[in-house]
Amino acid sequence: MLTERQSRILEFVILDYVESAVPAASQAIGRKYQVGVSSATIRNEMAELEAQGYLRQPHTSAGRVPTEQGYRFYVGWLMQEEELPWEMQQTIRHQFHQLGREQESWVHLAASVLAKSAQNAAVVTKPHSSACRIKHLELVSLHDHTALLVLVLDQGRLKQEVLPLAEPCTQDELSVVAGRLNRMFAGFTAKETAARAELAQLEWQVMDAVEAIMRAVDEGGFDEAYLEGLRHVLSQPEFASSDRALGLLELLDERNLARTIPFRALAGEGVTVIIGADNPRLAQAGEAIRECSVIISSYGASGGASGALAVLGPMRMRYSHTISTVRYLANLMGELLAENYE
Amino acid sequence: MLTERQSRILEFVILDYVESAVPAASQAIGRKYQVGVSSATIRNEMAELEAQGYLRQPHTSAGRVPTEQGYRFYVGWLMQEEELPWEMQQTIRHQFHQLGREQESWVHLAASVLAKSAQNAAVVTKPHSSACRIKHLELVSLHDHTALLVLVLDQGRLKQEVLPLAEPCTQDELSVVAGRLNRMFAGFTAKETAARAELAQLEWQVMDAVEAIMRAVDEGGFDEAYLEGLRHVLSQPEFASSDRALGLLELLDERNLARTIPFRALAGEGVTVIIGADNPRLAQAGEAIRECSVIISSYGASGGASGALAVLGPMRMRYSHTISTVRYLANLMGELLAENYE
DNA sequence: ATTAGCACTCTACCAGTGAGAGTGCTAATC
DNA sequence: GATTAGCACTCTCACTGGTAGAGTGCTAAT
Repeated sequence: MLTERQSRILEFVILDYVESAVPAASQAIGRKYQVGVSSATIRNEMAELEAQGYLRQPHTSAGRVPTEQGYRFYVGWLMQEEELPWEMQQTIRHQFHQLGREQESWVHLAASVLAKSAQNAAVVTKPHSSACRIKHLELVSLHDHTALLVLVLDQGRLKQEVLPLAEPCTQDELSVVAGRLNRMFAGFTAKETAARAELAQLEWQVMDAVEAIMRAVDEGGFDEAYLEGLRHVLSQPEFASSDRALGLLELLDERNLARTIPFRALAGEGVTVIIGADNPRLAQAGEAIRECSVIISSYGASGGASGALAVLGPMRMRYSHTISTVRYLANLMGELLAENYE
Repeated sequence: MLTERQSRILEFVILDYVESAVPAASQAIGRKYQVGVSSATIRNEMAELEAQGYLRQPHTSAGRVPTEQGYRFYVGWLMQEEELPWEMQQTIRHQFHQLGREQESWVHLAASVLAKSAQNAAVVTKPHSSACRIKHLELVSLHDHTALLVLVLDQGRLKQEVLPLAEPCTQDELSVVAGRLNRMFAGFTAKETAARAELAQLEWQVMDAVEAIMRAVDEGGFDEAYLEGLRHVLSQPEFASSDRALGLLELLDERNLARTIPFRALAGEGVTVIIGADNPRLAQAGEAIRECSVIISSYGASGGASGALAVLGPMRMRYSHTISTVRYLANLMGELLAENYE
């Protein structure tokens, strides 16, 4: 129900407020942007936008601030996504290629780049496939009665566990066992390892451990999320008062991360924007999330391994820039995953 | 130069201030603790303690607050270390034993326990040995032209890297190469891998990667630190103003952790207490660290792998409790390391 | 429909004030 | 000589007006 001019003014208010963190005044908008009408007219339109719920006034004689609804309209209809500048793209890509090929370091780099570019908190999860498969397993003798089980899963994930052995074993014996199990179980999912015809006791024990690890990977997955750039969010004026800041910290403390950022709710492709109380986890979460937005995207093959990238910041954020950064990084991570781990 | 009574009063002031975060008044001390003299006498003693630099007044008509020197005297001479209560010890030990045997999860658990018990920020590094040795290596075929190198080091550390191959290789071929290299290089340090008589091109390439990884491990080490419990510190009244809080966040943002907490400066055994500007990194660090103390201890064998545990909080902290918790956890982690990875 | 002009409202900031907390000092007491 | 009661003094904190400035809403003119 917004006229062309109202839409433009709404956009200007948002641009101005995002930049300055100060309620946008009619005069200021008139001066700063080419609206083509006087401040009085802008005032009238603002009053109308307020009546319709897109703007609100912090107090009677203050400028206007966008509401959640206002931001949503902006993101959905007004904003045009800018592409990340070419040089920036190259810089980022270069950083990734310079890095080792450990997934862990990718995840850290992604979080770091994202936090810096978006000037907000970034959360990145490790890649995670719904039903992981055994690529290879290895047994390394530690002493007589203990062995280290090393499990290579598809998508290059690596898990280890120390196994106490009922009987002493040499490295050679362990290698034989590992070889046998590799031939029998390579490519199997956790479920499929249940078919254990004619296994020796030791082999059975190893496969028990393998199955437990794989199940943990299948279920856990998103819990291993990496957070960076908290300080950017906390330096925003929205969190100047320390109780707000504490609320946010509570939300993002390691334990609650996965609960705050709804990784699992991701609907397939593309970037999802969650503005304020939209957040499906709101019921459980504290108040702090109400004033925040989350930009989130999965990365990686939908069939194979996939992870998630997210940016969390105050509702007053540079949506256009942030969304394009998230999109670019998600694509890049997907590419890297595909290149390196098929 | 302190009389018996002055020492006692200093201790009472510290106990009171640590608990209440409010400057300790002479009357309050007299009421709360059994000093045996009137508030006027306490006042006189306090004035003397202030003259000697153990206490200071925030302003003329306020109670007294301990100075750095005061805390140091307390920690060095007055405080008696309490042992962690038996049930607490058992609870912690139980949590560790219930856990898988991944080092990573130990480190996380240790940080979590430490942060909770000390009600401050906890930092724990992964175990790290000065010159790591190859325990075992494995090559897993990913596609024709790429292989995953899995490297098991002593102390159960695990590293991986993707290798692009010049020529296509099957899993069987890779296994042969891995077997040969294992026989040749098991137990070697990074330096010792330099002796590569008669290696095929592929083998040479693998060992290049191995050497690079090991050197990175040898040098890096302490950089992989895990932080938890920031919210406890930031909820202390010392950091109620948001610029202070930001200063602290800056210090502890992933990148600066190792610079803020002087892991490397650890002098062998035991728990080290760094109070305020004592911190050797102070020159580089911001102001925030000036008002903080760090309790730090290494864990693990001094010859073999060792890591570090630290608690960071405002100078006003429960030293006795914190020190005993750090000491207990350091011992426990050492035991676990020894038990599982000899 | 737009806009100039103006009265009105609300905040942010400042100075001033009084209560309360806690000290330092002095003189009396043990 | 050490201790203590008593009191004047100082400083903070919370509250109160009072003012300047920003920004609006409304009305009347264009």
